[in-house]
Amino acid sequence: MLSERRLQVLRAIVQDYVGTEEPVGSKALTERHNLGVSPATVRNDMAALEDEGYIAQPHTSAGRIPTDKGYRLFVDKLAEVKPLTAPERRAIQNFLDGAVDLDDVVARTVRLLAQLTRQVAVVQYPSLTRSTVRHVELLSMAPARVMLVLITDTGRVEQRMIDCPAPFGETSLADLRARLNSRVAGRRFTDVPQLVQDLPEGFEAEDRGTVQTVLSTLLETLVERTEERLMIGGTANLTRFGHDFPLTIRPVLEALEEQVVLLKLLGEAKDPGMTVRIGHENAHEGLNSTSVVSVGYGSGGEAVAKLGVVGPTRMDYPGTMGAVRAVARYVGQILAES
Amino acid sequence: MLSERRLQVLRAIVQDYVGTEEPVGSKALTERHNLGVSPATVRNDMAALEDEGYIAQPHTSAGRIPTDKGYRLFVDKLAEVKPLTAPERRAIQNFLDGAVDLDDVVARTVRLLAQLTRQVAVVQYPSLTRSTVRHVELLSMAPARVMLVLITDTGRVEQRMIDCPAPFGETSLADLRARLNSRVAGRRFTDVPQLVQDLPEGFEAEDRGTVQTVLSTLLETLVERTEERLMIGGTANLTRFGHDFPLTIRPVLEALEEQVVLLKLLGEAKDPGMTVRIGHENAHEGLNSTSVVSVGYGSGGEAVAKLGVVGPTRMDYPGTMGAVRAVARYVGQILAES
DNA sequence: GGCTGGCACTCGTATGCGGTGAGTGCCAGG
DNA sequence: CCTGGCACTCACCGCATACGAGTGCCAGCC
Repeated sequence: MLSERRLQVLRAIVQDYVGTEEPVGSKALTERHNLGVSPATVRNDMAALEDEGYIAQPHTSAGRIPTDKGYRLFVDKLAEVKPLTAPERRAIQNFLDGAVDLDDVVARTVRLLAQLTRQVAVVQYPSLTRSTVRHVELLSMAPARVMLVLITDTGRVEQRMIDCPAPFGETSLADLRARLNSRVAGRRFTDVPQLVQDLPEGFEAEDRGTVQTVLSTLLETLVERTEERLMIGGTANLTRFGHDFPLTIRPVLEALEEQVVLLKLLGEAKDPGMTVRIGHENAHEGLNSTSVVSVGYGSGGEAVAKLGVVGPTRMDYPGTMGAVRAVARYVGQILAES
Repeated sequence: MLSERRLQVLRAIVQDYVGTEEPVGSKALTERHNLGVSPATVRNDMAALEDEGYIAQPHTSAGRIPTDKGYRLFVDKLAEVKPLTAPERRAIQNFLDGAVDLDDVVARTVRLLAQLTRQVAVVQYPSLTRSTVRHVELLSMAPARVMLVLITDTGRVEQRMIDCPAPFGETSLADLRARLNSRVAGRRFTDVPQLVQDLPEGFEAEDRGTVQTVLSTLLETLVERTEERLMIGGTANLTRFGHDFPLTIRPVLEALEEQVVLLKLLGEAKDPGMTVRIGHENAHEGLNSTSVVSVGYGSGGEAVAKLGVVGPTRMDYPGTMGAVRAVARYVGQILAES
């Protein structure tokens, strides 16, 4: 077990390194933080911290930098989430209040997060699986062609074109629309399959094929589109990484382009609260030198999607976590209102 | 006027420089292209080309690289758009055919373009202004709350929530829906304002306010959403720029984040065919060392939106132009089918 | 007049070499 | 257990040198 002072030394190292981006030495530490001991003592502490794997030296005669393990300890034990200032909170609220629809909410959230944290922001669209159906609309586009429009309680809209096996009259369509909505409106997506199972039985034989087609398309849409969309922004902030980094930035950009990777990344974070994944804790190789701070957000009590930021492991964890948490909270409010 | 051989020298310089990313000297030129003359002669030609501003030397004792003006001449006079190979065409078709809806079409197009050109791809969503209305749907969400859903001929869907001044019955809603659609379905967006102008007159006095509100929201949607969306991809390709300049990449990333900038960029290209903007021809400062190749695409004869790629001025113009043109053509086909 | 070979010149890059200093580990003493 | 002192390491900086690709120019040739 590390003594209290050694933990303080670790905290100081993390803070200084995050600030200066340069390895921090024992002398500088004692000067900038009043630890009440001499550099020599700090050196001993540092040697101990290095033995335990919390810090490392890039070169023999350089200062120390925190390792992933060091950041982990810092985040778990030493850091307190830094709440935003009042003006910041107001700015967030004002900015998000201006959104006109779901796309806009997500887009604004991304910009906001990227600006607040000066890092790459990732915002997942509210998931379909956990949403409820607000309305299903069927539109006749041609005699044997129907457009299915699905509207969720979070304001998301999905549409799908359907080729019917047989022509389908306007009255039948209206009938189907009415019956469908009376069954599924307000229900959770996961319940829909059960609810519509016996629907074709109420129709004429000639229409039954089409009804079946429409239903299966609806179910497909519910399931397939579970594959969730997301939006990212602030990639320009990657250039702040370090002066060395054309090599570091590339795999990160590549990873960010793969929505699948990002979705998995957000999905892995099971913690109901905020999750911080540091460096090699991220499964994806390209993100081994980055940390991901993510948190769920949602209109009600339950989280419907996640958002977060991706930045260098050497990031301002307290500030970032504060910003992420605050933004998630406000986005939840906005969604609840609409 | 430049002699034929000098033009050939310029062409050779562009080709070599694009290939090697290094300034090209007179000796190397004569070795790799059989110009039929000696290095000394080429040197004279190069001096002339430099006087005219087509090429420049980064340092006194280095080879030459093309200037923006040089690339311009190359693109206008010396390059032929390189058609794609048959397998490439098949791959495009197959990949795009798999798309399930408009979002998917755009997403796949971006990926495709980025992969084919190994550069940053930008695809604009089919514009609202030039589209026609396929259907307007009105859904009652609450007694005095209506959702407006607008579907375009390109499959794009826009929705908008409306708070009505007074409760609005289902029958009135159905009535409005029917009258609205009979007037605007199949018409161009630009014509809609005229077409609905006198619509409120046919309604009861108590409903007229609501009808008016719905109509003005519709018109707003038509106008405001003219502000068009777009999707970008392949930003990781920016890292191929050169090993030298992480400084160049930053402003480009920043510019790419600003949708407004990109939209203006695509919008400026008035040429009905393909447009190439080279280096400083781009108004935006951050893109002064990049070239933009863009072209319109559309389902019918008319272009409904644009797509293109952004890359270093030192790009493979014939190949890029070929890829952009081919992709635009196929996307147009896909849109026409759906 | 235009092309060619030769030649001197420029200048950016690579290489080698001390000097400097931040930072360390260790040790003896308080 | 902390502290001051001390020798040691090694990345970084500046500088001086060598190298060589590439140029411009000129005299000669077709």
